[in-house]
Amino acid sequence: MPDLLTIGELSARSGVAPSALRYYERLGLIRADRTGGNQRRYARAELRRVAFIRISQQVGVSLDEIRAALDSLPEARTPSPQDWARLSASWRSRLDERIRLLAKLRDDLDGCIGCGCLSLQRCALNNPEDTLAGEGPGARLVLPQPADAPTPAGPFNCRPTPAGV
Amino acid sequence: MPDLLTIGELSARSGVAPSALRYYERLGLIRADRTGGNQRRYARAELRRVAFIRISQQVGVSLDEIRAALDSLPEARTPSPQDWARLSASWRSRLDERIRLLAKLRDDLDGCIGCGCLSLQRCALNNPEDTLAGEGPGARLVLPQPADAPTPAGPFNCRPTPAGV
DNA sequence: CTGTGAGTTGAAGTGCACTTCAACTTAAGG
DNA sequence: CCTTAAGTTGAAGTGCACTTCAACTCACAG
Repeated sequence: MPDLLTIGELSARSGVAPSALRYYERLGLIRADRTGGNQRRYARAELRRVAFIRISQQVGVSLDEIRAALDSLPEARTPSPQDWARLSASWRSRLDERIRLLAKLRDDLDGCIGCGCLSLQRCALNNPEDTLAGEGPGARLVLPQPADAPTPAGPFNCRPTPAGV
Repeated sequence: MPDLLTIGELSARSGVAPSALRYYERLGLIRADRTGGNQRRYARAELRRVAFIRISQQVGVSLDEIRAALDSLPEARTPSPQDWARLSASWRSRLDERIRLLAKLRDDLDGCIGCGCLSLQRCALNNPEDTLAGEGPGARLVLPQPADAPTPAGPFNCRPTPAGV
């Protein structure tokens, strides 16, 4: 009746490699029962957790934060629709922000492509609020902008640099 | 008269750490002249290259691809505004696609939050075209979906899983 | 009962984009 | 000339999200 899934089945149904599932388990993102012979058996509810993990990654959330979010689920009972809705909603503003910054970048790029300043200079870069914080899903590779960096004096400016450089 | 920049100056004006600038040079993204004492001296035009690199990263392009793009600049002359505009424009569709997928993800999330299916299942994940390809700027961490993966039979479906799981 | 495909483990490797380090040299002001 | 901040190098380290590997065990159809 519990209808447990093997790691291969969970992998097939979720599209996540078995090695990744084991990795998620090590990090405490999902859990599995074991057979007498020590093989993993997943409750169907884990499928939902895996789905949530992958969605969250698309939103740009790190596994560590996802773990924290999942930890906030009730332990006693199987999470309800509302529980999942709450978690999903918690990413909403991040997603909005990410979209907003990308849209701004696109507009800046468009503006710059047309103008004499050539693009890139003050338009998209000279704008401190414009740092796409917490962008990348994985390594925090995208312009981490340490925040303690004193916003470089005059990073770039539009003046076409007399020599036309 | 060429008014060359030291690595510290370029770093300050671009907001990019000296170590990163050296790294970019190793990868062939930027170049520097040397003083008699072997110190780097950057032409002002390099500022523009660095700006382009950072913008491109925000768009989600890898350094390797950025290098390829920069390689397409004319070697003979200092790149013109049009040259830069062409490069910038080449990221445009990527940016559009990224924004489109994130917006779709947001809508799916919203839809799911309201509906009984709980979120996440068929809505956002069960959609093969929806993989945010080439998302992350750094490591290709985000659902690389090997393309040879046969789109898992029925990865997730909305049926609330009778038990209410 | 046996063969085979699927599963187990810990340790090490991968890829990207950097950063850190030690040991040393250069550039520039006083 | 001397000091000192800033620069140089190659090698190694970091963080994330995994993957790969070898050596072994388990589950189950025939």
